[in-house]
Amino acid sequence: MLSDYIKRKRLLLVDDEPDLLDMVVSILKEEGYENIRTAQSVAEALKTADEFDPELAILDVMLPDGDGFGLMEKLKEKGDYPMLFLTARGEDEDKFRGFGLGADDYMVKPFLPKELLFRIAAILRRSYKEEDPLVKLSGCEIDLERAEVIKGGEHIPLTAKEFALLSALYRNAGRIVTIDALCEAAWGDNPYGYENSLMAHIRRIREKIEKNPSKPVSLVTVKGLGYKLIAERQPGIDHKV
Amino acid sequence: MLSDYIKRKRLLLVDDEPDLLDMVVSILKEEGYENIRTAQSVAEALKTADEFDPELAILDVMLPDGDGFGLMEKLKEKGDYPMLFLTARGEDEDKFRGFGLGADDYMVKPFLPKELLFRIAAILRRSYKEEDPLVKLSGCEIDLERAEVIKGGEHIPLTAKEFALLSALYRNAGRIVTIDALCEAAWGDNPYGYENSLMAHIRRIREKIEKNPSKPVSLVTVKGLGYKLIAERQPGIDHKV
DNA sequence: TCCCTGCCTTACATTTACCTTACATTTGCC
DNA sequence: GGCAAATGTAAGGTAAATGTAAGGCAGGGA
Repeated sequence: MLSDYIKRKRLLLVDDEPDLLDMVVSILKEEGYENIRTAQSVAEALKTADEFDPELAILDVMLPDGDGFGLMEKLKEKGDYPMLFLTARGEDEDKFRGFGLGADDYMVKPFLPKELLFRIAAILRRSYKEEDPLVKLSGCEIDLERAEVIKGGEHIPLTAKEFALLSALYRNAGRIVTIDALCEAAWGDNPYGYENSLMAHIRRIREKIEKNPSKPVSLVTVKGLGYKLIAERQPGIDHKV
Repeated sequence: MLSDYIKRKRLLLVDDEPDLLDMVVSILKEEGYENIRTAQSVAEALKTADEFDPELAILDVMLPDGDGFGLMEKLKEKGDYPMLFLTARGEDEDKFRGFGLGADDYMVKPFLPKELLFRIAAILRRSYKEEDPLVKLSGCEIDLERAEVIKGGEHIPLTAKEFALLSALYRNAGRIVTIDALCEAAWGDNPYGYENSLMAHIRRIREKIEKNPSKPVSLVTVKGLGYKLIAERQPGIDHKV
């Protein structure tokens, strides 16, 4: 339910109670977050932040060697990422102080795990938009948003038909796409009689994406069946056209 | 304390109680927000959103002709901007339903005005990073605030349509913007039959921003797909339109 | 061996999408 | 209303994208 790129975000969790730390970490892990670091003091948090370069910080207000507000200000000097306060004190003044300093959210203990997860997801979603997907092939990358392939730092534009065909192949990366399906993708209704033209386009695409277009490794032909795009890391195969 | 660009954001407020509407509006106005529209039903909200193009929506869950959740889904179809729920019901299930659908925050009535203001500010701050009003292109700069381009120290004003088109291109800087999308941006509803006119505008824009309008380098055409604005450094804009 | 099938490759013809320009019309302001 | 600026329209021109065709090549079967 959570996108991959969200789950990969680096989260820093700062609290002085080991029990709470454990609990929150397990909640987050359960949800699928993969990159979590913890700290139990201002000093430790600053040190960890330096090497970890977090993308979201969850801070307690009460810390043995200072408070969360001061910590937030120090963290903000080093990087601009969202901060969420998670604290036992529920006094409004504290809340406002946190927000006034630029906090992105504020939760009062005790809290419902689910609400914490939702709020974290909301902040991350809003702060880090999905970057446009770069399809990695052997030896080059394809940027479908920009309709270009990047080979050795060089940006080579795709034409309309090339774009349509590559999109169709990408949507079914790893699987065979029949000639018929490709003609359909490029010529829509009345996709007949273009088989030869399709071949010419395949050749042109290969000239852009392959190292040796005559010995294709990314856009391979499956004799008698169709073509197949071999992506380095499999994209979301489970969604249809 | 609130930056200008935050105060100029367009806020849509939907609630069926006129009293609460008035109260929240006065709180927001007091804080300095300049662009507020209200609606008292789902139908009215949809209509207002169409013409107002909000940048943040504050929604009540209970509405006379539907609920806030359904409304949010409909609004999300038209634009990707943050949504905040503001509701009398405090049941956790409601809260989770809102968050699950992609809400950015959730507040339960009665609430402290100050907290609402802080939460709104936090969302806006995070969603709309301060934009550099000066867009640098190869050979010139565009000032969208003033709707003019600066080329060689000379300030050349943009016309309304040129501005609309350049804005749309800028919001998607680097990416392809289709002819359809551009017509939509410039002519809104009924964006059909203006393809030729669009071309004329593109030419005029090129005359203002390009060194050699016939060999464009900033506003390039991608045959069969659309146009693309090449900005020197990617703008810090992470919201689509 | 020869032919057949299916695909590749290349050069070339055609077409389409876009450019360019001049001009007509509309809009908005005085 | 009248003017200037902005916007829309039309038509001829052009290059890039696409389509076509013809010759090749490799493998398989008779």
